[in-house]
Amino acid sequence: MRNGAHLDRPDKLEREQYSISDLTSEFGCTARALRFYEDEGLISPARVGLTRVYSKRDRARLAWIMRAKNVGFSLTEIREMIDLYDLDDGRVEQRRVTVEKCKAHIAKLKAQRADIDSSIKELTSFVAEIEQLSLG
Amino acid sequence: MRNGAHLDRPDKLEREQYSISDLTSEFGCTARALRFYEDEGLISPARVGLTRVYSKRDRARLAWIMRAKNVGFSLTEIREMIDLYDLDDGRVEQRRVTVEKCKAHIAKLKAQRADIDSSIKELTSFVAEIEQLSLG
DNA sequence: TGAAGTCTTGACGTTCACGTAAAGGGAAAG
DNA sequence: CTTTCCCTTTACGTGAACGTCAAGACTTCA
Repeated sequence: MRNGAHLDRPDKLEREQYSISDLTSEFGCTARALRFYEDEGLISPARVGLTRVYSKRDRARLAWIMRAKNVGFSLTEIREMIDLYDLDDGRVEQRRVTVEKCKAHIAKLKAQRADIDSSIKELTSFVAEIEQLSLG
Repeated sequence: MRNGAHLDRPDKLEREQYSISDLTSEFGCTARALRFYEDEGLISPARVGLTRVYSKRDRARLAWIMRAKNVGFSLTEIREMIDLYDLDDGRVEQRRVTVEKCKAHIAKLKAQRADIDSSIKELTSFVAEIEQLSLG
């Protein structure tokens, strides 16, 4: 049984709908995690009856979430960032705040990247050192 | 009272010893955290009586730990990496394993950096988008 | 019809990385 | 001497991010 339980696939050419297990296998996470993200307000897939049906947008958003997670953001921070993305009321002051928060996030990311770079350097030279020993 | 409770500073030119609060203020962490790291086997400072005395090496190791933490490693992973550093028994097979683990870590770090780069791009273009709106 | 498989909602359990008292010891200043 | 400050250990508490049953619903294949 390759397909989800009771979830139709209208067109097979371009996926528009995904079951929860589609996404768990795609993103290497558990269904529990996805339901948890939903509880936390990170995603809100449609429902057919009780069953969750994820759209393309949901899937894209999930990819975003996973990247942010992998980069070290907490779910709370991620939700804040998503809220920023979803802000659309056009208030100028709101936008200013949004931009500031984003720039702060960017600064944090750049600092992290610097840390990663020095860690890579350190590990690399350590490896080189060991390999030197093995040759001596 | 600028100095730690009962901790002498033999030479003021080049610090050789640090109190726990020296390091907490330097690294922006709590004493609780440092004691916790000690419980977990990440650092083992000397003692004068009961009081912890951190050497230059301890401090350098702590800097390493903090960077690794900031880069997303768990304390367990960090201890493993430290154990690798401390491996000095010269067994060739051991060294091979060490190198492999290090390379795996490096690969993980590089993947993370790639994620960070795309996150930065995404956030940057998002900011640009908003700022465009503000001008329009 | 019934077993197998996927889905659901609770609700309690777990791991990590500390936080937060509680209770005390030893030096140093008033 | 008392107070102040920094240090100590022991031990229980906490928030984040799920894990792990439990119990039930629907569906499809045999």
